[in-house]
Amino acid sequence: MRSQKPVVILENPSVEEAVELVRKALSKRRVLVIVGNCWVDYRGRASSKLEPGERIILIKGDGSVLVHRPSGYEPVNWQPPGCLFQTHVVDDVLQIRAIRKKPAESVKLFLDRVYLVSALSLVDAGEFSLYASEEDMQKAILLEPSLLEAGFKPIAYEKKVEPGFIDVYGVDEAGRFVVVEIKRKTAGREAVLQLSKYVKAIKSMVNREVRGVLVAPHLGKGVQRLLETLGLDFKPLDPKKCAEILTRSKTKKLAEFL
Amino acid sequence: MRSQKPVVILENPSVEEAVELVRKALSKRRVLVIVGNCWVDYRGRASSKLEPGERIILIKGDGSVLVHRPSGYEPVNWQPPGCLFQTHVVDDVLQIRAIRKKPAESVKLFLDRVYLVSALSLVDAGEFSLYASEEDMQKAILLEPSLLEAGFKPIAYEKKVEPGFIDVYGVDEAGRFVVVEIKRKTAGREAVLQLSKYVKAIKSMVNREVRGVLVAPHLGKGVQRLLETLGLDFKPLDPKKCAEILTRSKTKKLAEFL
DNA sequence: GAGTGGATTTCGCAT
DNA sequence: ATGCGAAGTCCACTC
Repeated sequence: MRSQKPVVILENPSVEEAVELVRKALSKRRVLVIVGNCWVDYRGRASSKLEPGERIILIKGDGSVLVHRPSGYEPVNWQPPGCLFQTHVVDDVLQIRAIRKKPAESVKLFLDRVYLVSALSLVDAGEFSLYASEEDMQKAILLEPSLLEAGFKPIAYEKKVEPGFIDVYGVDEAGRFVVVEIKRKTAGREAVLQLSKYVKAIKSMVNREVRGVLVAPHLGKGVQRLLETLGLDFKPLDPKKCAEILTRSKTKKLAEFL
Repeated sequence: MRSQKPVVILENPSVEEAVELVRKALSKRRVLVIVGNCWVDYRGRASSKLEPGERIILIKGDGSVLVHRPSGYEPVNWQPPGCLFQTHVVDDVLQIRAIRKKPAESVKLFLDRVYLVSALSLVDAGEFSLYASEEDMQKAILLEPSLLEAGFKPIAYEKKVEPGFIDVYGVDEAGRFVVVEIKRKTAGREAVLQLSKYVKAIKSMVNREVRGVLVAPHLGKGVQRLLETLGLDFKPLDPKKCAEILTRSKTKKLAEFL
């Protein structure tokens, strides 16, 4: 027996019944699932109009809104967290306005038929962990510098230079400075140009030889050529392998590596 | 009276009842809404683990999956369209695997308590129109070149040069070449450097004066200074105004402008 | 199929 | 607050 019923469900409610539950759920910051025939107007950073159709609407307790069509990964209309809501019933049409300031934008939902309204009281404290991000690759190289090459010694990470931040910065076996640019997936022309800029920036500061090493699982087409032209190196590295290395280590935060 | 019931709803079903509806819905390519206590494992381009908690799961007819926590705009786990599904019940736990090839990845959902399962037969043919995109600004300038400046004559759009594609390329009143870089929101340092590259690339090709004009609603902090340093111009332009101009025109495709 | 760039990107982190 | 870059980004478009 639960002390608090986690879900309230209305099946094929009238618009009046629907709006009552919607209002109650919004005031109590419940999660709302609404299925029905709706159309949507959005005004804000851009503008959009969605003609009538049957969709799924999610309104969360933090004031975020998602309008999902029956297919497609992305919501067709939405509002990020922090919205204020207004509900009306006009001519048997349920209207829900989700308003956001900063940036000023509003999504207006209109429903003339509601198939399902559900107000949910959900508890979710489960931790979410993601592995094999670019940050994991960065950590792995700092933890195990030989992943880059034998004799590499990291000096800094996220080192600020004029064009931006250098992922990893260090010295190689021969005492040359090394600028490392990390990509978690196939590295393209852009990554090489970025690395090239960092190397130039360092060269203009120090009076020593400076190398650039691009770290990525693979190279895009023609990128090898570009690297050679610019005198930069490539070190293939699988982000998953980096994640494995980190699971064997207890170090968690980037700041603990240097 | 409807010939086909658009929604089937199970409230607090047993895991067995839930899996039955889930299987039927998946085979019929219905949209599924599932609310319950779940945990999630993802393996693919990266890996992730989500500890138990109460969430909303959406599975669409096109084989896309969304796992939404009670707050936040983004799904905590997901799968883009095109998944294949496997369902099992093991030790009173409902398991749903969504598998994608290319890239090879899978999301495993585990539910031990189900509060709501709903299978939806939704029809949505409503058109979606978005106004005031960067492409709209591009079109508006091609349609009405005086938006940029009096006497401007476009020659090309999406012109390929070494560093990338020039949004709009043309000649000004004085016969100088003009490279136009368009941003639909506040333009930052990045936009200026991009424009600068394009101008350099054109200068290296032609033996004539080349100007660079940044088009955006506003400039970011310090960007004005950077523009002046590099000898580039700025033309403020509101994307909404561009959208209005386009609504008065019947031309739709970019290719029809030149 | 790979490459490129935009997005109502969102999100997190640093200044 | 603003700025900057990453993302399991997704998506559309070109080659």
